[in-house]
Amino acid sequence: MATIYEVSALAGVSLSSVSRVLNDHQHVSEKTKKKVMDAMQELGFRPNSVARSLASNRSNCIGILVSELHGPFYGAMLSEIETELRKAGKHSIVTAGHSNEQSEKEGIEFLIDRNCDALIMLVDALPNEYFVKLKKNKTPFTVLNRHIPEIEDNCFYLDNELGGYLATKHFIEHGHKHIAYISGPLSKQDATDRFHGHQRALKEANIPLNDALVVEGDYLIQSGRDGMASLLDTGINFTAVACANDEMAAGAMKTVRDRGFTMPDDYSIIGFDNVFFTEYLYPQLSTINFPIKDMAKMSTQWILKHVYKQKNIDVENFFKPELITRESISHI
Amino acid sequence: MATIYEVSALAGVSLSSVSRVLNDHQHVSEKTKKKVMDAMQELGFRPNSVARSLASNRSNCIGILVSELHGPFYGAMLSEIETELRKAGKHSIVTAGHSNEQSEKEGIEFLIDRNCDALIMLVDALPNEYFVKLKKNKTPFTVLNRHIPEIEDNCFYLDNELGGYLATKHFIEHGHKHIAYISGPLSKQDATDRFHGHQRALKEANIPLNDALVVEGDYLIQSGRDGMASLLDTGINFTAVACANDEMAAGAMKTVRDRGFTMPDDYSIIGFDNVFFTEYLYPQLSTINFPIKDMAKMSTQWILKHVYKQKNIDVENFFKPELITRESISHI
DNA sequence: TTGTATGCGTTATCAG
DNA sequence: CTGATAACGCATACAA
Repeated sequence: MATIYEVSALAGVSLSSVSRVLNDHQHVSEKTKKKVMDAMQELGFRPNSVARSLASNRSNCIGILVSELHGPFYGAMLSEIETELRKAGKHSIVTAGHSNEQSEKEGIEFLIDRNCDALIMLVDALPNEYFVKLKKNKTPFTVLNRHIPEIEDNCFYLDNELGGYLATKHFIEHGHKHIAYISGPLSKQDATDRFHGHQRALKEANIPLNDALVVEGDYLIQSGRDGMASLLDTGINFTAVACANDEMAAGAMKTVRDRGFTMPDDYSIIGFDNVFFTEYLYPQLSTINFPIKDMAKMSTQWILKHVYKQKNIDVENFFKPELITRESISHI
Repeated sequence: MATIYEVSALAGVSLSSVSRVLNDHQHVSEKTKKKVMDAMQELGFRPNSVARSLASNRSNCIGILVSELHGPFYGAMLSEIETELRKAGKHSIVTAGHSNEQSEKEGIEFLIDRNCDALIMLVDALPNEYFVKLKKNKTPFTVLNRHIPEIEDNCFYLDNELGGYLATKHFIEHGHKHIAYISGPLSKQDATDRFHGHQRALKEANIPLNDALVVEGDYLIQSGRDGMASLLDTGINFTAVACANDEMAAGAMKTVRDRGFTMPDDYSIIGFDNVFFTEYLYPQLSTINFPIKDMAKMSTQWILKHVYKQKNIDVENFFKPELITRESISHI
């Protein structure tokens, strides 16, 4: 591995000059620039990024923390961020938080220790205050899918309440009056927001909320299956079920079919997130679009703007969900 | 940010002593150890991983290169690797190759430049020779889903041919004689291997291969839809279609249904990979299990063993696919 | 067991 | 525009 020493020797210039062309500073004569470039070429010189990082305190790496590395939702997000970052010549170092406070904390500290220039996080367990404090540190960051009032500008979030509202309102517009709800884990803000939206739509239509028709899931498919099963077992009449995410909707569809019912005739179903597999389902799942890609992209733009001082970047923190109508909902 | 200088000052010992406890070397008296620990505690000392990396030439980071960060297959792999690595106190820095030679190469070089202790790669475009050469470098690596004879020990691969064989053999055992095939991109080794397996099963049953009943896809869902459509449009009679992966199978199922046919009565379908959403489909998709998690885990074990010298680790390079029977195949 | 001195490969600060 | 020289924070032979 050639170093800048050898380059400088071969080029017959000083270390500093080599360093200058490496970081294409202005104020370097074309002549020495060429000499240096040639020498680098000849030696197959590759700058040592670790040494660079130590000396300059910049790594050109962005740390990314997500709950899990698998799953359609996180996958789309990761992919989008990596693509955007790479376009800008930056790189991603990613780690998983597993929705566990300790683990999330370790992940964040690791990324910071790693000298990341900035962080992009999607975090479940850590409380808001953690981030408020974190902002006092020197590493800039953004937070996805979470609204933390004190540091609003760093947050990129969806109007989950509106999403929940749109979903059941759609049912109501199709004549449904008896609407069940399979919620996400109510310890999470997005789950409660979505549920509140559901309630608002109901209220607006003067339909009382029937507690027996709401079950709490955990966003995973099995809880959708179980939730639907217990809903059916109540014996209470209902014609539609709104699910707080697509995974649980897929699970619910499964038990509907297992019980010998058809969709959307016997039961109408709607999901939330609009992950890729909603189109693979049968019937294709109507759902609420979560523009995670746009949000992921925007959060990297924020970093390009604030950390790397790129110009002409407008950032938007607040996103709106949209109804996606497909085949899983019937008129009544 | 406190440094070991300040720690050593406060503890009243030398730099080296601090360094020693940091790397828990033997030969450090309990007394000085305690002094140092206390000092670290008091100063909230956090070792600078970049400086460490520069001085020791070790980063405790493993570079991971996959084709895409999204998608069920890569997601499962990434997740497994990250989990295993983290258990061992190592960290992942991941990047995407986008199945493009230039991009893959850049990714690999980036990871190496980043001083990764080792690499785990799933690469499509780069030729075998690249890896043979790469082995001459100092950064150890493993390659997933690829058999490169010259460097077999670094490879973790599936018997794709057997998988393809099992799939159509299963059809044949169910009485199917007219079997279509939607292959992956035949420029990729795994796709041709799977296709060869298909041919072997046919041959073994004395069923001639009908070229008109094989179409080439690209492993994405749309090509499954299109492939099935063109298969149907041939007007040739067939009762089963083997797909080279689950995505394409999902696509094929879509057009079967769009054309008003039912599964598995009119058409039987089998996939390949056994990604998570195969169970969400209707009918649930029979498929070939690709033990990607086991393989991902094994490849990190290899690294733990060879790079970090952990003991008692047995590695296995060669994996067998298995038939997963669900609901998408009928008797005839 | 502990301390000293030097190196790791760059960047950055100043002079010139 | 160019060149010394001092950081950057830690690891590590070597000596004590």
